[in-house]
Amino acid sequence: MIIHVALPIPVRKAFSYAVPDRWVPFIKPLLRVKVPIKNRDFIGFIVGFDEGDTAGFKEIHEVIDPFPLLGENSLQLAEWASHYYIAPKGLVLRYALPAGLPIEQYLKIRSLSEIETGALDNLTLKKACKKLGRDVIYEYYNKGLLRLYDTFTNRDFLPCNNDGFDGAADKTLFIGGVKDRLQCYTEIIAQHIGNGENVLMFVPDHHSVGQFFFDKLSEQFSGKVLRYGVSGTAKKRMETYFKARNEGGFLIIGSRSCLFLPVFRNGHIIVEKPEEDEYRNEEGFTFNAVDLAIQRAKIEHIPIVLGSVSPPLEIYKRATEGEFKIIEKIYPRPKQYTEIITEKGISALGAMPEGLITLLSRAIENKETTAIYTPRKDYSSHIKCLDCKGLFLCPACGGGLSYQRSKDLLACAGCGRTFPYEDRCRQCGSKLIQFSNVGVEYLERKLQDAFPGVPVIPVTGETLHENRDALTRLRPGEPAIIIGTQALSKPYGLKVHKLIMIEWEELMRIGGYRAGEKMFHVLSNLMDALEPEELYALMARKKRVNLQEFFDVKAFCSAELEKRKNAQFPPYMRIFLLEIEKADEIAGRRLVAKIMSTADKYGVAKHITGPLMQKRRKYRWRMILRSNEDQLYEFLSATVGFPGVRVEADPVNI
DNA sequence: GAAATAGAACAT
DNA sequence: TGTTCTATTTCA
Repeated sequence: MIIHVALPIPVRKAFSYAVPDRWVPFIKPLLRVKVPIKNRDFIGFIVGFDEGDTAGFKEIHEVIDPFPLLGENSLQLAEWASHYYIAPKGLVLRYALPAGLPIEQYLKIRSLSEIETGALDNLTLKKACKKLGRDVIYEYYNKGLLRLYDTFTNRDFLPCNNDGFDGAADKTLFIGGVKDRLQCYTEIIAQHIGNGENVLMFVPDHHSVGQFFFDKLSEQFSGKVLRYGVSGTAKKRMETYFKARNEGGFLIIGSRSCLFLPVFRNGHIIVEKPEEDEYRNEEGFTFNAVDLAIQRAKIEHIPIVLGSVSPPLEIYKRATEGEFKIIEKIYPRPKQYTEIITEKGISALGAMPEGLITLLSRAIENKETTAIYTPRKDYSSHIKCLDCKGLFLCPACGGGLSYQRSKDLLACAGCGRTFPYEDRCRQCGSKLIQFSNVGVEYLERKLQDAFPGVPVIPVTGETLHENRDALTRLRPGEPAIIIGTQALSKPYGLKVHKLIMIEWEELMRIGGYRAGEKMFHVLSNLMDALEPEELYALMARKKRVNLQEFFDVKAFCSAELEKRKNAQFPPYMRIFLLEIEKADEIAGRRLVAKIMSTADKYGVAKHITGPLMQKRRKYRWRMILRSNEDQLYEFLSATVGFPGVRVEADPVNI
């Protein structure tokens, strides 16, 4: 017997192997197998098989599981993702079932025969396989001499059977503040848990949004709320895995890592804040978990609700076209807002803007809590030598370096590398260094100096977790300044009096084609989480934007969609980024030529804008492809197999 | 994704 | 002509 195996490598074709007779009875689509490739072992998924001459093929080494752990629904979802994101199936399947999931440590053997398998009773599958060999144990299993059960639910471990559970598959977009969303979710959850069904809820992160909903919903549904994938013990993770797979009546809260989690009697999917970037995955293959959650609901014939105070434009468009039912509640808007226009941006050389200091002095006098938003987390992201006018650039990739004061490091935004900070210019040795494009770290220090005795708490993606306690200790009547990036919108229910937006309009410059949408999400989510009574925006005169335009979801989205339509950008068209990288310029040009001729062959040359050439340490070409047509998928599928070529579906930073 | 291999660069 | 480092190919 020959099987075709999808491996978790960036190669699109399946690899074929011969199956030794003892493993033949187990062969089923999607079963995990351990196979040799280049003298190493890989875990792959069976995607096909046929009879025929096995000569010339290597043999598989082992069957991993007694039966496929992913059901028909997961296969459909993986196939959809593989096509939609131009990703090899093996990479998608590995994401669906990570090799590190310690399933066999929590499966135990129940012996059904005194003689052959009596000694194995109550051993874990892992230990039993170690003792007698996997082939022996699985042969007993196939002969019906033993059964497997998990140690959390004590139920038999059987193939997934989520098919045939049909609910009303309606899709809802719920637009409203966090209190209304919580109520909406609570009603849904109560209804399904009462019927013995599960509900799968996606949150963008575990620590903040995830923790908030876990706490709130645990109050309502004590003991019925499970979390999956949260950093904690492997045992907890496996407990959720088996309970979700085998039992009903639970709410399962998780991040994008539970997209493929098998869920018994899955009754509803909830996605909280679908606009969050954390739903995007970059490891292995690029995808957006919101797209996959919607697709999963479709495949499983179950309803889905997306809840947000500022929905993604893509979803809003589909909703207004009738794909989603829209429920709109009153969402937080500022009772009063003030624009403070400054003549130039904040730089480390100049003083803090007078408007900001006046505002904060007043707030402290009144013993108020004030939140300050700024788009950057580091001390400064633009470092320049005042003598030779040279920028601090990454020696590895040539990207701009950012200074992190807390770690005294220079970090490259392009490649992620870090370097110890030296207080002099690398080129000319001068010590006259200018820091501009300042962020949280800088403002935190300046404000601590300006207002001694007043707590200044930084809130960024990195510091949010460690500063949670400091935030909960805040009391009304004691002045405090909270300063942060968009992570400020994570700790829901942190009531502040004033919200001050500093350089929020800078997102216009750094946000690519989604700049306006990004600004809308940031502002709306800050309003939702912090519920300020007063809103202030400090803007440089040259970059001033009209705040008012961002307060009305409907008006904002309609205007923004009109712009996107005219420019032929998403959501009216899909965008792919094709990146070609070679160390050698000649080889690179040859590859670009090959790709262009392939584009001609598939008739997609007209969809390419560019190619744009970018010359750094390596030679890199980037081209942008825009279309929704099938021939583009075929072209990309063919091209992505070339060495040195990378495709990113739906890139956000262009 | 990474081992194997072909190719370039360098030293003898 | 041998050795080492790097880029490219191929994996069943």
